[in-house]
Amino acid sequence: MAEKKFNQDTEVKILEAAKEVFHQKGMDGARMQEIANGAGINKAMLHYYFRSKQLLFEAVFKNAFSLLAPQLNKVLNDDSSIEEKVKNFTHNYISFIKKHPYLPNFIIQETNRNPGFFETIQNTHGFPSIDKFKKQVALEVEQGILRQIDGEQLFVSILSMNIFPFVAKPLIKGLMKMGEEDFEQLMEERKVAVSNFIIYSIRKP
Amino acid sequence: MAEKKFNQDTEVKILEAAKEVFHQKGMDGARMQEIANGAGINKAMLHYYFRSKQLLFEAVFKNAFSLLAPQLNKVLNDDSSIEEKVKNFTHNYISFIKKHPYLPNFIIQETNRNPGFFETIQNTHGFPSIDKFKKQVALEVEQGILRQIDGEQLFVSILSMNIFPFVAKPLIKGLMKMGEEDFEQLMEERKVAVSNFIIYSIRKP
DNA sequence: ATCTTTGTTAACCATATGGTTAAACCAAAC
DNA sequence: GTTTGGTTTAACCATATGGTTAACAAAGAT
Repeated sequence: MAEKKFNQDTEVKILEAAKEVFHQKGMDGARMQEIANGAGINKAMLHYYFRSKQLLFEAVFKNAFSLLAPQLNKVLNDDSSIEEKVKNFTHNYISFIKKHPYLPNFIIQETNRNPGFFETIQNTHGFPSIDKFKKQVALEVEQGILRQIDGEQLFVSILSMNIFPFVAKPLIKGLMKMGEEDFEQLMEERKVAVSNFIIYSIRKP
Repeated sequence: MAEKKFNQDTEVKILEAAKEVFHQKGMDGARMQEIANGAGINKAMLHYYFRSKQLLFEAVFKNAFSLLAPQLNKVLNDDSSIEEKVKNFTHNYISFIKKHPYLPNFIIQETNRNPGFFETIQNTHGFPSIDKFKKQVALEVEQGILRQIDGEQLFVSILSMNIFPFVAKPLIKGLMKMGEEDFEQLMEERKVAVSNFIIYSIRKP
């Protein structure tokens, strides 16, 4: 027989091209032909390697989520204090977004389009869990470090403040009559603004 | 000639059906046939009334934005204090979402898909402007009511905290292992949680 | 009554799209 | 160098989809 099963190189090229297209256009907007062109191969190859659009999409989605999950785990399952976590997450998130600008939007759009599929992923190893974070918040409240606050609400707020501006980028640019540079600067300033905003709110005076 | 131009009733039925489909599936996922079925009419009628899918979509989008705009203007161009605005917006937003659950997601998804189209809307009458809000924040900072804070960042934060949880609903439900009722309760509690969260953060001690 | 304009439908059209097939290609095994 | 089996391609297929057309229905104008 000849060499290995599946040309690793081709598979990677497909996944990269598929990522570009799926992230930017979503499942519905993506075209198999465009992915094939992006990978510089024949359309039939996509089916040879991934069977169907749905399966290729799922591979890309799982890939994307496996990039996002560690970011979330940084806030959830880390041993630093809540305040440090907030600072860390907020300061690091922009760098992450710069590498994967369409990722959060993609995840959100597709979990909305097909919540059922996302549920099947929730049993995967490495799927973030909020349990530890909740306990930690409760403890720091008890210790008088934090104001009386609910861990779940805090977590939702942290995600909101950090992720939303990127997800709603065109809307925000429009509302604020901003160009690309203005927006990027606003996000840059946001690193410290959000961190302070949250800490001022939760830290016991 | 016969009665008026365009049967008002049919046009409304089309717009309502189109709203349902476009809001839930977006431009790419929407099917003209499904809209026609939803309106209980022939597919050709859609083209008779709106010429093309694109124009029907634009009608639905403009309609949606004209519902969202007053919500934003409530925060931006109202004479109450910043603190009151925060309370008001945060308390009212859930009721708004309950009436139009897919609306924010739709706006965000479509402004991302086609930022150019959204730009053409920005000259419409009633398009929200942030100018007054910025001045008001600066004034209240000067008066010592608010902590040193930037109006633009505050506005983005208010939007984020209120809108994001609904946009990322399946993601949040997944991360927190919540069912529908749990989520709804979390959002209900959020009315006061977010309001407090923001006010604690910005109010000068 | 009949003409004219608007509203509505069924049938149709061209194209796009996800997917399949059969043959060609090519490197390693023999 | 011939066989062998994974890899790749061009051509093809069935269906879905946005859009069009021609005919017809309904109602007001004359």
